[in-house]
Amino acid sequence: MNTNSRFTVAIHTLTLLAMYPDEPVTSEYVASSVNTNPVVIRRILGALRSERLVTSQSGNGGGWRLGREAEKITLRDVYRAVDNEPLFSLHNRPPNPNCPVGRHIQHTLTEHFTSATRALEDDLERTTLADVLHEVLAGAG
Amino acid sequence: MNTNSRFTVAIHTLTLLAMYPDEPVTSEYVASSVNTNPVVIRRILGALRSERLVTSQSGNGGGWRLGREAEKITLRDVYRAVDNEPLFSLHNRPPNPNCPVGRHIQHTLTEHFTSATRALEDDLERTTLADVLHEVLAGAG
DNA sequence: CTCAATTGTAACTATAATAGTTACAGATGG
DNA sequence: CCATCTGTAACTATTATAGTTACAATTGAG
Repeated sequence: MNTNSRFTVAIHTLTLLAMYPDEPVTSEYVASSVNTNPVVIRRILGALRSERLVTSQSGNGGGWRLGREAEKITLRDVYRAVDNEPLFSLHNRPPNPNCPVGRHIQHTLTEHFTSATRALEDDLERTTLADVLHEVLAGAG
Repeated sequence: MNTNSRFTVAIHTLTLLAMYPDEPVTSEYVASSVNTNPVVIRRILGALRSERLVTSQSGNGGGWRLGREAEKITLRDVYRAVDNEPLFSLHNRPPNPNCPVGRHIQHTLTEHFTSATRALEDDLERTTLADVLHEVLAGAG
C-alpha cells in the first residue's frame, strides 16, 4: 500500500464539492462516493483547508465547501496541498566526498529534478476543477 | 524510508561508468562512491541491464560498462528502467459506480495523469548522461 | 435545553515499499 | 587452484499509507 492515492482522492472530493456549490457536503457523503472511511476524507480535506481550497463548518447541517470558485483551483494547487514530498529523493546517506562524482552529483541532480518537477506542475496547472467537473459530467452523458 | 532514491543512485552509478569507458567498474567501487552496500548497486544495475543500458561481466577482472554511448542515454531512459511505477495512483478501492463522479472520475484522471507524466518525461529526455558527466566534472573544477 | 449530526483528532493496526545486510553459488581470468 | 566478481535469495528495520474505532467539541433544530 505504498502508492499514494491522496491526489486522486482530493480531486474526487473537490469535484463533489464543485458539483454542489450551494450546500455543504459531508465527509460521510464524500466517503460513500470515494468508497473509503470518512476519517480518510477528513484528513485530506484538512490538508486542503490549510491551503484555503475548502472551508468547513462543524455541527448539525455542517460540512465542506470550496474555498473559491472551481475555475480558480488548478490541479497543481491540489497536488501541492496533499503531496508536498519531493518527487525525487537524493541519496539516503551522503555520497563519498573524496570522489569527484560523489562530491558534485547532488547539486547537478537537484537542478534536473527541479526542472522535471516544474514541467509536471506546469502541466497540472493547465487544468482546473471546473474542467474536471465538466469532463466527469460529460462522461455521465 | 519510503522515499525512493533509486533514480538518484542509478544516475550516480551510470555517471561513474561513463567516467571510465575503457574499463569495467565493479559494484564495490560504485558502492564506495554512493556510500551504500554493493548489493544495492547490483540490484539497480540489474534493472538497468534489463533495459540494455549496461552490460556486466562476471568473475575476476569483471564489472559493469555502459551499454551504449553516454550521449545516447537520457535521464528518461534511466527513470523508466528503475522507476516503472506510475507516478499517480488511482483509488485503492473502486469508487461508487452509482455516483456520476465516482463512475467517471477514473477515466478523466487517467488522462490528466498521463499528460503530466509525459511532461515530466519529456523534460528528463532533454538531458543525457554525457551532460551529467560534464556538469559533475565542471563542478569538480 | 436537549439531541442528533458533524467536524477534528488521537490512537491503533495491517500492509507494502525501501534499502541495508549476510550468505553463498556460479563464473572467470591469472 | 584461487582470488575476484556477479547474481540472487533471505532476512531485517524503518517508514508511508490508509483503514478503523473512539470520542471530545461544535452547532442547528425542535
